Amino acid sequence: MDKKEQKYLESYRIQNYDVPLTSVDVVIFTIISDSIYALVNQRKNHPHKSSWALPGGFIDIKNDKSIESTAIRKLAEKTGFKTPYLEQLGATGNGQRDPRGWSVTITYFALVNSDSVNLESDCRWIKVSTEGNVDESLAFDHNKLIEDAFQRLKNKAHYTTIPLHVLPSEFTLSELQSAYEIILGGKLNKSGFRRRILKSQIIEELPGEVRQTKTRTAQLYRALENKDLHFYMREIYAK
Amino acid sequence: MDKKEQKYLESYRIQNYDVPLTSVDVVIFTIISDSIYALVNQRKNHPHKSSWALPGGFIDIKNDKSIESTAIRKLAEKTGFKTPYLEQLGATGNGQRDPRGWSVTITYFALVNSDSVNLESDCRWIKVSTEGNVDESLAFDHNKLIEDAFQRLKNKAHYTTIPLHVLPSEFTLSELQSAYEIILGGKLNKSGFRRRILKSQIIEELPGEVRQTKTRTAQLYRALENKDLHFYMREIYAK
DNA sequence: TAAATAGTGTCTGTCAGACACTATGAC
DNA sequence: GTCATAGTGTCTGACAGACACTATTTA
Repeated sequence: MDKKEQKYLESYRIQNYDVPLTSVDVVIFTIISDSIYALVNQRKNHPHKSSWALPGGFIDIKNDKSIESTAIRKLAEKTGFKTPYLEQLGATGNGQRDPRGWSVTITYFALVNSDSVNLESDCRWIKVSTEGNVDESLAFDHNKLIEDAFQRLKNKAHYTTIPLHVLPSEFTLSELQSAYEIILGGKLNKSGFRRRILKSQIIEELPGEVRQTKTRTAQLYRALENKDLHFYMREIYAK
Repeated sequence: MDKKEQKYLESYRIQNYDVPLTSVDVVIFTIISDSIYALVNQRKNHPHKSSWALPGGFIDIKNDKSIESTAIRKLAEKTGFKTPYLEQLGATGNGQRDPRGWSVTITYFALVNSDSVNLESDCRWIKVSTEGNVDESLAFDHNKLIEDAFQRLKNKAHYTTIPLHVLPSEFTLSELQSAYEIILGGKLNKSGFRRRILKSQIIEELPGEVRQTKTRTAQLYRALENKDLHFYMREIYAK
């Protein structure tokens, strides 16, 4: 690095520029009794104080290593758990979305199993329709962020094993099929579904372990470790 | 809005906070004589002055309506053309990528037809390998950004009509097949390819218009207007 | 026994991949 | 005529979708 660049860097002060606000928001989805839910957090500070909003906030440039660290930190701070599945959705930015000024937010979406969550008192789950809408008006443009995140989830359910991430560690094939059906918003064919999932080699049978359902017993499975999302050559279609 | 919130907003000054740098970069791909190229721009300012980098820069919060406006403006400023295809790739942010400090960049990728571009003098095309690598070291983490953008392009070529966007407005099916093959990095089967493209109804024959090639004439087609990317149920595989 | 859910077998349609073929124009 | 490229016809295999069937457990 030459001397001029050194000098430039020493005299550089971001405070001398008009910059946008930059924040990170996380859309956390789960399934509770056959419906999709997203986690919202009641705001403690202005603006939109006491409104419900997605967990999120500003990047802590002293302590966060990367944007993903910010997302993971926000998740831990506001909900107390580490997420098993986290994916960046993208960035939204304009002069209108935040009353404090031009604002950019980088949105992540996460999938969790609802049983393994201890909800903090300032958080709750809100129901998400099969089109990605929620029944109340959230702070900022967070209704839109949830909708976009849900559309991504739904799209991916057509050709990946992403719905696995809302299940507990042990599950039956019927439970997995139900997770797909809830996300996709329609019924799937049973034998075709099983064929597809088993062929993908992304889950394994737990030998001898079965779950008692209302009628007969069902074989338990678990997700194979070291296997990430599985992508299929062909999409699956609901209904 | 209540009075307290009003007061908070009036006294809010982003300069009182430690915030990251936020910029927008654009990866512009084209095909020139059977290879993929990306556009790079020689930096006029510190840091990395005179190094080659992606076209991009800071958001102008006075004039840019949204992040996408910034991307479109950067494209126009530095390359003089409006892009026909522009898609957001995502955001990258950490404390290392920019010597001025913690920095976030939102990357877009664009596809253009090389014949319709008049290259500005401080820009050039650099060749991109079938794995997304370029033969030289660019400013910041721009080598990585190009690689990620190229992987996205390649993935999408498996199940969409995205390669259409590197062709001129009139083209033959052989030219379209060649664009797919260059992006995918392998040969495709001719009759299968034609069946798939024609069935998708995303292009139309230009009646009576043919192009003279080295040997015989070939039918010309054009992309249908009002049709966006077409997504297939099944992927196409190269080689 | 009936009811309900777990799990299987098999046929069909769609479509990519392979490959052989015909058509046309330059030389 | 040959060569090269444009363009077609047809078989095959993979796999989703439909649907009928069997198996197991509770009440």
